[in-house]
Amino acid sequence: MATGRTHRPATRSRGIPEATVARLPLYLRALTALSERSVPTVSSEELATAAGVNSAKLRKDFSYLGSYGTRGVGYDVEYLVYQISRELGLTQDWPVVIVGIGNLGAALANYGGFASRGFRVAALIDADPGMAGKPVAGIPVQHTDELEKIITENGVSIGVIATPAGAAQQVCDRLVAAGITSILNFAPTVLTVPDGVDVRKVDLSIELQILAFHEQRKAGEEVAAPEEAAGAVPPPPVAHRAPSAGPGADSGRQGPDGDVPAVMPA
Amino acid sequence: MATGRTHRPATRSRGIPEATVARLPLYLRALTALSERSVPTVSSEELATAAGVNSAKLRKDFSYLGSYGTRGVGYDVEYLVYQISRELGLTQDWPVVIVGIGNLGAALANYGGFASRGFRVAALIDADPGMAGKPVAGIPVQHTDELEKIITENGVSIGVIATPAGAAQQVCDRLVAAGITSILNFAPTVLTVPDGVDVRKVDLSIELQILAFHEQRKAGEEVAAPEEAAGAVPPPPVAHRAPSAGPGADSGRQGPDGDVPAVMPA
DNA sequence: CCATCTTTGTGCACGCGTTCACAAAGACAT
DNA sequence: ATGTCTTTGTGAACGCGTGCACAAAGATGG
Repeated sequence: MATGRTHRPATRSRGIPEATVARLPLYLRALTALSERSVPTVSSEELATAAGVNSAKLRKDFSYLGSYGTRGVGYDVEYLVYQISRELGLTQDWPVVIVGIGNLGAALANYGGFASRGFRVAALIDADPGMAGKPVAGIPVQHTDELEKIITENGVSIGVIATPAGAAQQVCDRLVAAGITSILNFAPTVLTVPDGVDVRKVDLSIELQILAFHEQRKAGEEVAAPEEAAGAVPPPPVAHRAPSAGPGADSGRQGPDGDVPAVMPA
Repeated sequence: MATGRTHRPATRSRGIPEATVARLPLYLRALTALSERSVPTVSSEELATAAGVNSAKLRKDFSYLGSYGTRGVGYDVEYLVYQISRELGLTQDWPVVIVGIGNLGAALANYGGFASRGFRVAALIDADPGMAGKPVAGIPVQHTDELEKIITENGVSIGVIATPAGAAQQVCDRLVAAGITSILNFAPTVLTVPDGVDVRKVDLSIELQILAFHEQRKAGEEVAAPEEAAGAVPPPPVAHRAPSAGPGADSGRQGPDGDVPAVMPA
């Protein structure tokens, strides 16, 4: 439902594939490291290894940016750092606000990777009045009431949500209404946003579950897992069996609303 | 170089596509929420909306698990929760160790999403002797020297790395040597691991850079960005110009080793 | 028991992303 | 200047993932 702006493929921006965009930061990091070691040029092979990808993929990725690189030699490190930075929009300043200053929010505020690129933490926002004024990572926390004002006055377009799942959508709505068009969501919830707003999600729980899946598969290869063992909850899909399980039955001792966010904001 | 075990496609496990596996946790969360509201059944349409995906995709995903679901009715919530949990391997206990107890490590230790599924924090490990014994999230931090012992004694197979980038690979090697086969890496580095070990990466900086790219694109649509403005570093790719930039030249004021990790472990 | 209606399960086509493999480009030596 | 050697840039093939569209399955009502 609802594609990007004027019914464009949404993905695929200026011809640069989304998958490529996602790898550019990886190349940039590797290149920055080389730059600091004053390495003048790199071959696609070397750089690919450093970035952990295939050299053919790397060359194709770079081909979308243009023909930088010299055949028989490789790529000029400094030049490439500049080109990728420009393509990613890192040559300009990006003020960012972090909403939800709990353990995670504080960790993010202290994150060194912010300032290293063009990102600048413009403000820390929390719903707890008790947090107001208290400095975290050298920046005083401000109350949620100030949210709209902070965003408009600082021209912030990127917001980071590190609140509990329950508050995420509400915060998201306010951010969007205030003018935010890019959101990095750490709360374990599916955010609904209008067209034109980008949302990227980071979910620890999901990552762990994916790992568990593969882990189980590895273990199962030898044991051939007891397919239909004496499971505790193997009720066949008999239709309409309404009062099957009251809350707290065998569905395990799980949190009240799915997951607790990465941290409690209070 | 080097595919999965006995030269298997590595991805594609038991016929369940990797993309599907990545979505199962999403479905599980939505289903858990429904379960807590004692909703007996859901249609693919409803569940898809709750999970933020397409209904056709959801049905196809479930088809890989088997034919649960009743035509004309939908899916039995409890039954599906059980099936997905089992498929993901969440019906068993997964002890996890977190290495690097800085801001981020502490935030992860406090993360409620751990315990809610089958994940249990077996130990917190840090290289700082001063941290030893100090409780974080109710669990005493142990020194890195104990790493191998902790892992083998608790039968831990999943490790979380929240150390600085510089220490990540070293920690990774020790974890793998000790028997860990799944790693969730928060350090901004490319980890090299032997076959059979899964690594998933969470990188805040990369996510922000991707957002910045799209953000810039949105802004550029109206201004038609000054392609070749009076940039500061537009050196054409003249080959071999070795001493182009000494450390700290115009490569910007960036961290010593690319990115600082999400947190300092000391 | 039959008709109708809802919703699943999936065959099929399409598009993106990955990889191979090689021709073109340029550096470098003679 | 010419030949050789290295490395890029890319055309083409392939495979995975997505979404459409519909037949089959089963519930529900008469």
